[in-house]
Amino acid sequence: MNSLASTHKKPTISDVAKLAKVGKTSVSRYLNGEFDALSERIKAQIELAINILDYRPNQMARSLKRGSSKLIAYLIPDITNPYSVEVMQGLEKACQDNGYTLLVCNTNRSLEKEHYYLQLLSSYSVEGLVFHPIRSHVNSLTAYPYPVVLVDRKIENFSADRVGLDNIQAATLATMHLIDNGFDAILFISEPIVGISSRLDRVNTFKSVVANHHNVSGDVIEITEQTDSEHDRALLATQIAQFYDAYPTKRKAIISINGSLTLEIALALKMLNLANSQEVGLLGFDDPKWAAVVGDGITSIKQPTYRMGYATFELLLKRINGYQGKPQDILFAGELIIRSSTQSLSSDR
Amino acid sequence: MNSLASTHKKPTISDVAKLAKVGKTSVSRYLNGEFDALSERIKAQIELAINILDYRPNQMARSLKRGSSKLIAYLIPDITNPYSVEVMQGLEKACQDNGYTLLVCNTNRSLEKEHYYLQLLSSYSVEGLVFHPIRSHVNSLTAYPYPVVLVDRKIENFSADRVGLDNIQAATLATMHLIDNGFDAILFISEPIVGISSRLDRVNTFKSVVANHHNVSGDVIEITEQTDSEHDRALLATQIAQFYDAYPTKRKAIISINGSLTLEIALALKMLNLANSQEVGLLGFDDPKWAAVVGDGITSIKQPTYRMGYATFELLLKRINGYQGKPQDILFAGELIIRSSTQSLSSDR
DNA sequence: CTGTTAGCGCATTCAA
DNA sequence: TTGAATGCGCTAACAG
Repeated sequence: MNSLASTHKKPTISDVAKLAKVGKTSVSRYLNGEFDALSERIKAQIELAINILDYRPNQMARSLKRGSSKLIAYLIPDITNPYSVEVMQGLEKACQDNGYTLLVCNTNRSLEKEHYYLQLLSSYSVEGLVFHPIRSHVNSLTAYPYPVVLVDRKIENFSADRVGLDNIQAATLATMHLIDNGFDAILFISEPIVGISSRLDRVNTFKSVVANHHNVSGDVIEITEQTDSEHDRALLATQIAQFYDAYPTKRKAIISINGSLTLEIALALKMLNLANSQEVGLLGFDDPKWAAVVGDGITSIKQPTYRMGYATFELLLKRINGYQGKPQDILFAGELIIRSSTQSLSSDR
Repeated sequence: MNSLASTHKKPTISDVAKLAKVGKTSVSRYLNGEFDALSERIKAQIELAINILDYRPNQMARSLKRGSSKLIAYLIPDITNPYSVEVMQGLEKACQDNGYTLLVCNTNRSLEKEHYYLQLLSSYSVEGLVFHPIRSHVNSLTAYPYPVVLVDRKIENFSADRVGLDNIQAATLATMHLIDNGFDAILFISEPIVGISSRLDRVNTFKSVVANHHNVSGDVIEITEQTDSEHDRALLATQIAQFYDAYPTKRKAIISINGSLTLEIALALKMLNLANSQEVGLLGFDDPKWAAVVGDGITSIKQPTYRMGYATFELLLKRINGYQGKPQDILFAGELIIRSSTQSLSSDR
């Protein structure tokens, strides 16, 4: 019941050459677009033969020969993170536009798996790697045999292009927005910070902005990587409650370091019956689609993730093609999307 | 500044053989785990040499030789869809557990791209394909040179294993839940149905369940694929408003065919100031994480997506290993997660 | 148990 | 312009 019988094995370049009555070399040249070295007659014959046989070159053989594979890999710590998925969309499109195919590898926050994939990828002759590392310390000391573009964060002792958010700008924007809206007790909640440059930048910026405003208190708590467990959820709620109780006379708000965490916080706030900007404001980095609909909308810092993904590929391609300029940081500005979660009913400034 | 110099080119199996003073074949055997055909002495030598050289076999060469690549592909219509991403997680894990690597290809709802990838994949010698087709009519007539497992929906004239939701069970569950909770005007909103078996099953089931309850009216509207445009959003809102006005005396609820659409509907409901189960109930297929936090929580039909992904791979692997049994449908039951969006204040049954 | 040999499908010398 | 020959790194006969 399969669409077609296709008992034939896949045609090879030799089959095409034979049918077209030309040498394999000519076919190879045709495939690689070296038309200036081919007569019209031969070209036409080859074209015909290819169509008849429905021939398509074997990428594996090509890769073996030339070392390149038209494959690039995207290594991400958490496939669940909307940020990663959004970046992936831009990446995927760019790949398609340039004849590349994307290998997606989820390290699932395990350094071991990160290592595993880093090794594995070279054996697939990937031409380049888009690397969203778990943290700055990568435990594979071997040099990568392919260009690497980092996403979101840096790696120690490894200099490579990086595409990411302008965290200083974005964190300033976020913090100032809260302060300007009359919040004077702000809790910044982050997942583990050590070794993750982007998080560090955000937290430090937050601290320094708050330090410039003597009337506002700024707390930072660093929680463990959130799992789906009720336990983590309860713990988070407890910590938020503590913060809430600590500033009875102030207007309180929370900044969340990323999209997944924002969701957890929203959940916790709901459990605590505090899910209302009059009780506790909420602002999150990342702007997943649901941010507009949770509660009456969560104010967020939107990253141009799609463009970032696309740009990442372009940078990588430049490297693949031999560009040797010194590594650059391409930082995108974050955009503040204001929603109800940081509104004051009365402008009580 | 790169971690290591690595001026050497990558070691090959010959290098290992030379260093270990054995034949290439023995090394190959070692690599493939045929230890019973190797003396302890040789085995140790090879092991040593491999470690010294930090050798890793070239997958491309292997693939070329044996035709298999340890690569499988996942072809999805919309990488934005949380369903697909969740399935992908299970898939990715299963791949990892079995030494496979996942190629992710986003057809972005374009039949042309679907065709493009279907062609491309064979040239990468993928060993199997997990295929979430755009719709039942696939415009590539060529037979696939690799096993295929379908996800979510069927394809006409093409018999293959399929993993999906038990749509009849799930749609019955959903509809009955609404009816039992006193809703007697139910609007089922779907994205295009033609050629998409899973949607058809859901809609038909809905219709027949409603038909068995004479006091409840069931409407179905089929909207176009939602883009991110304001226009689509406004149109959707209009249609919902019409439904709302049509049944002034009844208790109204909406069923949404999938997660993305549920979000759009929630947005529309909010625009219309109807985002409250007392005004209009809401129930959606799929249970993305945010479903718990939108409004006071959206009741949904949860699919065991992760397990589905994992199971899909297992099925595929069986086929890859030559299993010839006749194609089967593996249907998973949907689970109803009841939240506020379908609660009645008064039990007005 | 072990090694030699011969390709897998293609791109690249090199000659013609 | 064209094509024959060579080898990319590996595995699978086939001998020993």
